[in-house]
Amino acid sequence: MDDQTRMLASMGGLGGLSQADVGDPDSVRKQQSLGQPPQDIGDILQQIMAITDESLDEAQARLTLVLSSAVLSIRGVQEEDPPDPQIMRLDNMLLAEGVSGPEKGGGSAAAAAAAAAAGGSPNDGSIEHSDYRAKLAQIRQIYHSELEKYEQACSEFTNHVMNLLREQSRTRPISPKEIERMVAIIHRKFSSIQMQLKQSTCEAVMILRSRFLDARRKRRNFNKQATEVLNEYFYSHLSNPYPSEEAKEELAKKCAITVSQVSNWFGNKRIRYKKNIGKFQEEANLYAVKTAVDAANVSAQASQANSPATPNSGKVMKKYK
DNA sequence: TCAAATGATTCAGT
DNA sequence: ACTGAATCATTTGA
Repeated sequence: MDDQTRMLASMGGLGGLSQADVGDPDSVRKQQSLGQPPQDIGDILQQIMAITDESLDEAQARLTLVLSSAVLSIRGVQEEDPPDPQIMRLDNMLLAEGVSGPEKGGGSAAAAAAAAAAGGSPNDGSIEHSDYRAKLAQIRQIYHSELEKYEQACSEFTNHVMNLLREQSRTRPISPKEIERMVAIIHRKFSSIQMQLKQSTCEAVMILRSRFLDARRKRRNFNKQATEVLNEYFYSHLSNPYPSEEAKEELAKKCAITVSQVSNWFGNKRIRYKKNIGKFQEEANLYAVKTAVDAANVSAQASQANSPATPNSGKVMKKYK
């Protein structure tokens, strides 16, 4: 789990979702909806987009200005070539999580419903699992719609620039190479925005996973019989409440829980008992009596095979030292 | 709705 | 590896 935190950090997140945001689908949307590309890119794009509303003359002048500054900023930041390891990592992860791949098995809601139905039994996990799937589908849907938006914006903008260049070519010669360069610049800009989207999506998925993987979130209390068994052992070994590995296994089997759950339980019990012995006194007495009764019954059964009746087996004995 | 109880995790010490 | 301590996140009961 901490691995995931580390991973998030290493992904060089952009601001990132806070822990409090986790699980809130709106927060995912907020983050992803073209959220915050780095200031310079955002500014440049905004300026460029604003050009649409201006007259052509003005536009020509400003376009040159804006694009030349864009070129400068790109020179500084993006020297490397397309096979960017960072974006490849993101792509791989999105693919692995089934976010960016082809949609499998009908609509997301249908998939979630199917998962829930297949799980049939009230076995824990199936509900959470379908919940997880539903949230993942939500992220996936947002991711795709955003991606589509970006692609559309990119091609629209490319067209726009091409038109402007064509206009400009009346007043000055423009080489095909220059056009090509402009297009390349635009595409690189948009793909860097896409990377932001991919990063945010990765973060959202990782956080979603960590949320559903955290066992603390699906805590269930042990049943009464299990806690009785554990308490019986604890209070009858109060002088040394450290069950051996074998004892733990035995207890785990009796309680239908895992050995590590037994260890957790004893860890918690010891510390909480020690912290406030007074509070547990009543419980201690209760279980001391209980074990005393059991012991009495056992010995009674053993030595009393001849005697017909065993009264008072359920009632609590008064005696406790 | 709130505090207490409770199971699980994290971290440091051994 | 195991434990104590602190803490988290959920359940439970008033």
